[in-house]
Amino acid sequence: MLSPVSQPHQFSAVGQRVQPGEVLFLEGDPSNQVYELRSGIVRGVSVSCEGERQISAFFFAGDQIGLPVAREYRFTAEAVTEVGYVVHSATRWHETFLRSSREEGRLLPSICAEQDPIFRRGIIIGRNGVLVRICAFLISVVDRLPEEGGALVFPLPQVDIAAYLAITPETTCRGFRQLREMGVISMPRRDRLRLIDRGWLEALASGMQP
Amino acid sequence: MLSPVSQPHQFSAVGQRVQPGEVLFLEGDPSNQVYELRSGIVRGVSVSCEGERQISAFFFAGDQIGLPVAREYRFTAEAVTEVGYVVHSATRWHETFLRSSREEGRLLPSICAEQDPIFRRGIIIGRNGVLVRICAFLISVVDRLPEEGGALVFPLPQVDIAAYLAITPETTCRGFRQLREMGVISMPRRDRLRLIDRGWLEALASGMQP
DNA sequence: CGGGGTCTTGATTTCATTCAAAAATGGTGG
DNA sequence: CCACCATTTTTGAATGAAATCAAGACCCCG
Repeated sequence: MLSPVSQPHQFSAVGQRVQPGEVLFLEGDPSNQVYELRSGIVRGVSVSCEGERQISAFFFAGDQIGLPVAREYRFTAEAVTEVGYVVHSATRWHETFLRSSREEGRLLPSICAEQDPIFRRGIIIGRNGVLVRICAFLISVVDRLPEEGGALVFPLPQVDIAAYLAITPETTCRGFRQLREMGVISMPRRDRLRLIDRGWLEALASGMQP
Repeated sequence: MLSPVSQPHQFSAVGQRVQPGEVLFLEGDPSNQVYELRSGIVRGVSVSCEGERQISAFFFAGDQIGLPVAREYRFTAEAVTEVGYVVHSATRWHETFLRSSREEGRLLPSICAEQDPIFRRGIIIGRNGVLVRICAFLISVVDRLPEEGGALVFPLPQVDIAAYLAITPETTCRGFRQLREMGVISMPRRDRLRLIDRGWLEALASGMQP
């Protein structure tokens, strides 16, 4: 809260840093800046009318979020880990977008990139079965996690995973335990993940019975 | 089946018509046509690996679907009712998009329009409670349904509503019955819907206990 | 007047939530 | 290095809500 990043005035394309839990932008704010993530993980949070907190998507290094597809941001972006990013003014981003879009003859994949994880979540949580959801979620994120010492860096708290999968933290925990006991994954540390049998994980994500 | 001249007046683009259940485009096909709906209702269907069928969104007259945000369509579009539509080539649509996008200084709302119902579904089915989901779903569609004889035309089969809300058809049926018995809605016919107490419906969608 | 599809209903089972509490983890300052 | 704290994760037992299973009713259509 004392960090200098809360200053309202920022320069275009200047690197910024935020600590875990801090907000990049708020749902409903005018979308006049695009955030390009350099490092860390960001969660897209939507609060339903009754105040229930849902996570629409996780975003990783390389992703651009806050694209001006609507007048306002459609979700709140919060740092899960420490996050490095650069901001672009929406108008400047828009010019660049138009130029490359004209050359390619189709819309930039960047739009797709922000919408895709949201779309995918809808499919994942539409499937019944906790284990199926967790496995599908893992499959969708493991390729974006950096490796360190033979294991993936997996700094997502289970409460966030639960909010993403529309289940409770307790159920999330039990699901991970089951995967560990089956020998599909292992977690050398709280924030480390190792895929022991990726094929099995994918099979479980496809609905195979344990 | 019908005479080909039954609808003589079309726009410059070629008008088309499909019967209930027919496919406009398939998930995975190259997205080189944009479909602009003139009448009827279309469902966006995603089939998970095991063959489970999910409906990502319903689309209505005026919606444009199949936008070239990605190289391929991300869902299958099927007619729920009889549907009238016009097709635009993706390249031509793209030119028009670029022109108006440059004038407006931001991306066209049309992109938002296709993504929004998908985004909204993710929020709806992320909330627990069947009645909450059904009410939130009804609130999100009633404004797009035409009226006829004092009631809304509501031709969505319950099996489709169930596939959209990620619940079973039986549960869907029970939910509607409960709303009828509470006096929130009435259904004079199978495909007609009347909102008796919209405020109550919205309250239920917001999590109020029945 | 069938007949196939959609809808409806009840009984049972399954699974995730809830509630409650303990254990592990990470950070802090002495 | 250790004690202490707050936070996160873990575990168990009881509860509850929706899925499942199995019929039956209804409705449009030919």
